[in-house]
Amino acid sequence: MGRRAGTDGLTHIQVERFMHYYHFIANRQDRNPDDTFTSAQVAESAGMDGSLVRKDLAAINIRGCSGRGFRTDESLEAIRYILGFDEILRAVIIGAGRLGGALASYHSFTDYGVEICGLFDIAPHKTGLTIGAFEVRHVSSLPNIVRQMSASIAILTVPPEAAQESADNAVAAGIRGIWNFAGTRLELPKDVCVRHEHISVGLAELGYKLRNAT
Amino acid sequence: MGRRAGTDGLTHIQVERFMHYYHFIANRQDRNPDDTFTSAQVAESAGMDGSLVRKDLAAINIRGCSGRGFRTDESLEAIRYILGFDEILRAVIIGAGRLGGALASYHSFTDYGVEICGLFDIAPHKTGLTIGAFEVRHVSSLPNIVRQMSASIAILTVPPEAAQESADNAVAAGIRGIWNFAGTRLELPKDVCVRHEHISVGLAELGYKLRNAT
DNA sequence: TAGATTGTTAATCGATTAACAATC
DNA sequence: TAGATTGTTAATCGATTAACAATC
Repeated sequence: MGRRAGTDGLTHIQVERFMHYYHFIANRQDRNPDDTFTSAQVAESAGMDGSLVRKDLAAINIRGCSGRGFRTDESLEAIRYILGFDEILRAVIIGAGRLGGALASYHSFTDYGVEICGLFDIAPHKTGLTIGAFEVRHVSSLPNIVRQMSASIAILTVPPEAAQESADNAVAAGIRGIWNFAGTRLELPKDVCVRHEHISVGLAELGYKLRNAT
Repeated sequence: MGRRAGTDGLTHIQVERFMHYYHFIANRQDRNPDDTFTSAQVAESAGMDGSLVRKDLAAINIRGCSGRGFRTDESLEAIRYILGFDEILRAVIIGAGRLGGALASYHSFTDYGVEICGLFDIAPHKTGLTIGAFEVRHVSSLPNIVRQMSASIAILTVPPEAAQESADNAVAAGIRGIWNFAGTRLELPKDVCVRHEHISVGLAELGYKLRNAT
């Protein structure tokens, strides 16, 4: 799967910004159906300069209209395209605890091109339980399901001490990307994409702001 | 509560880096008890340059030892101090769904100076249920509890359509910081600290990396 | 001492903003 | 036309890295 037309690949920070634009524009359209928006409106919502918004949009071949702004539908579509949301990836969740269950029930993942196709746990007493739309399966069936469904992502919601082993098993089964909520560092082959979702970082940041607020 | 000695306030990005250092150093100490580490070791774990680590540590008055490195315990303590982890903030969770329950059961928050002191929901049938160590309370009792406990943080795990109202109520009750998991933008007074934890951003980033991997 | 690593400055790199002619 | 906003370059700003003398 190659790069999309119009860029040489986005940086981590650009992807974040495009997500912000996407949410802002989509939200705005819901409340106030208008077929255009301006770079200043988007910029203001993020406390940044309009020229950066224009530059980002230009980078993905969205051209605005002088005096008017940008077309809402066209821009949303272009962002979906550049981020690849219409190219579905399948994911399995490993760890059917509260967080795993919460993620399994989070229906918006499909909006971003990811479809959950299985929820796994190592505890035999959880096997067969229904959580959200899923029946919990034992991890021993992970390799089969990953292969059958061509799943490429594993979402790790296991306890920290089980994270490395779970990740290793997932990779052995053919998983190519890991979204790790276990809060531990993982040692994995370099060709496996890993995203550490370290929830405590968000907490620490909010706490810092709050403790140092005037 | 003023700034801590040794800095004029850390940027958002520096806080993230200090969290990384903290986790790396603490982890390293667990596995391999050694009373020093070098800037190169920390840097390698994050794919950055050692001089940045040294500069960050110098900024919070941690001085290393030429030829040896930095003292583990001293560094951890200094990071805890600068991030304010020993100055406890109390938090309430609003929304006792799966995610709220998962966060209520996440015991490590205290490591970062935040203590959960209540779990609330608007649904009468949830009132009285026990989730983790908490009994779910009805949101109508939120103002009282916030005052009694001097809670300053609200963790929002309500559905998107309830987020603004929940936030307004929390702020009216005296909450000064909001950790928002609802995925919606909130309109709040400027003196309220808000952190939007937009889970889909992480997913989009992992998806992007994966789709564009060689 | 020889080797390793710091502390720190200068150089580099990259990202953001300012500015404004072009254009709808 | 007058007003608004884009597209884009140049200027600025800030963050990261390179380099190396100082030091344990």
